[in-house]
Amino acid sequence: MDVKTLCLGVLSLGEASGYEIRKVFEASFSHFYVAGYGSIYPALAALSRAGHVSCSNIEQEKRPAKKVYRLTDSGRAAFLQALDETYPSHRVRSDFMVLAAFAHLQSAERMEQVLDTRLQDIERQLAHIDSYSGEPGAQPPGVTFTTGFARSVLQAGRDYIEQHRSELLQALSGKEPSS
Amino acid sequence: MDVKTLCLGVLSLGEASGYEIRKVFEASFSHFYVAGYGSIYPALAALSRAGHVSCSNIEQEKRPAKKVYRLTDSGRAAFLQALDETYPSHRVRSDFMVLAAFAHLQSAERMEQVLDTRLQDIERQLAHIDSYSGEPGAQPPGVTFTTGFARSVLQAGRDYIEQHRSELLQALSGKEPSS
DNA sequence: CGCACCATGTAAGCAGTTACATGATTCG
DNA sequence: CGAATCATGTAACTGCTTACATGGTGCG
Repeated sequence: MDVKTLCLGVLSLGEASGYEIRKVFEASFSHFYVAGYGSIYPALAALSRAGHVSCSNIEQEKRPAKKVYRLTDSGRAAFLQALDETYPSHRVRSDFMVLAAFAHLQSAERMEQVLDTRLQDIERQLAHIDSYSGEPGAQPPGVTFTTGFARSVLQAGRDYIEQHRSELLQALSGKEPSS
Repeated sequence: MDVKTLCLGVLSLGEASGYEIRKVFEASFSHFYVAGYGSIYPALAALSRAGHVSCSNIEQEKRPAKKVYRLTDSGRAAFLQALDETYPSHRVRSDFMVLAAFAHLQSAERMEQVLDTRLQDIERQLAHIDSYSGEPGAQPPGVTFTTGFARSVLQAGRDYIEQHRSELLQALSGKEPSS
C-alpha cells in the first residue's frame, strides 16, 4: 500500500488539495502511515497522469492558489481493487526498541532519557488522538476503530514501560556500560 | 538506524556469519526490525570496507564455507556512538489499519477475513515469542524487555480487535459496500 | 523424491525522505 | 517582528525489497 493508493483513499472521502490531504494524513492516519509533501505531491501528479484523479486550479483571495483533486471512476475502481487485494500487514520499525535491546551497552542515565522520551511521545500521541476524536460519527466507522486501536496499543506500551522501567534500569545500575 | 548499525549490534554479542546474523534478527529483533539477506550481505560488505568488522573464511565439512565476521574496535566505537545519538523513534506502517479505516468501502465478509488474518498473525507472533524466550538471562537484559514489550502490545491489539470486531462489522452489515 | 536447511552474493528497481526553492497572510 | 499557516513543487539521495543465481546435505 503506497502513498498513491492512500491519496485515492483520502479523496474517496471528498475532493481535496495536496495540502489538505496531508492534514488528513496527519489527523487520521498518522498512527499507521506517515507521509510528507515530498511524497504526496509527486503521488498526485502520477495519479493525474494515470487518469485516476482530475484536477482543477482554484484561485483564492489572500491565499495562494490551490489545486483541488477529485477521484475519477477509474480512480475509485483502482482504490476498491487495492482494498480487496492488499494483505493486512502490520510492521513496526522501532529505534526505541533497538536502544532498549542494547541497554547493557549504555549508561543508566541514557536509558532513563530514552524511556522518558518514548513516554513523552506516547503521551503526545494520546493527546493527539483525544483532540481529534471529539465527535464519533463525523468520521467513517473504520477510522473510529483504528483510532481506538491505536489508543489501546499506545496505552499498553506506556503501561509496560512504566511497570518495567526500574527492572531494566536495575540490570544496568552500578556497572559502567560494557560489552 | 539502518541495517549496517544493527549488524554491528548483533556482532557485539559475538562473532557470526551473515546467515547467523539473519537468524538473530529473526529470533530476537523481528518485532521491531525486519531484514533479509538482500540487505544484510551488502551491509556486511560495506562494514568490512569501512573497517568496522573483520572477516575470516571458515571451511566446513559437509556444509558450504562461511564468512565469520567480528567487530573491530572502530566498529564497536561506531555502534556505541550510534546508540548514543539515535532518537528513540517508533513507527508503525500498517496496511491492516488502512483496510480497517476504509471498512465502509468493503463487504462484511472481506472485513471478517481481514480481522481474522490479523488475529492469526498476532497469535503466530505471540507463539514465536514464547518459543524463543524460554530461558531469561540467556539473552541480554534489554532483549527480555523488548520481548515483553512486544508481547504486551500484541496482546492489547488482539484484545481490542476481539472486543470491537462486532461493532465494526455491524456498521457495515446490511448495506452493500458503497462510497 | 522433494522439501528445508545451510550459505553467499548481485542487480534492478521502487518508494520514500530530506533538503531546497518561493512567497503572501495572519496572529501574538 | 517573528512564527505559523497556507500552498506547490523538484532533485538528489538513501535504503530496502525482490528476484535472480548456485549448489551440497539431511530428513521423511
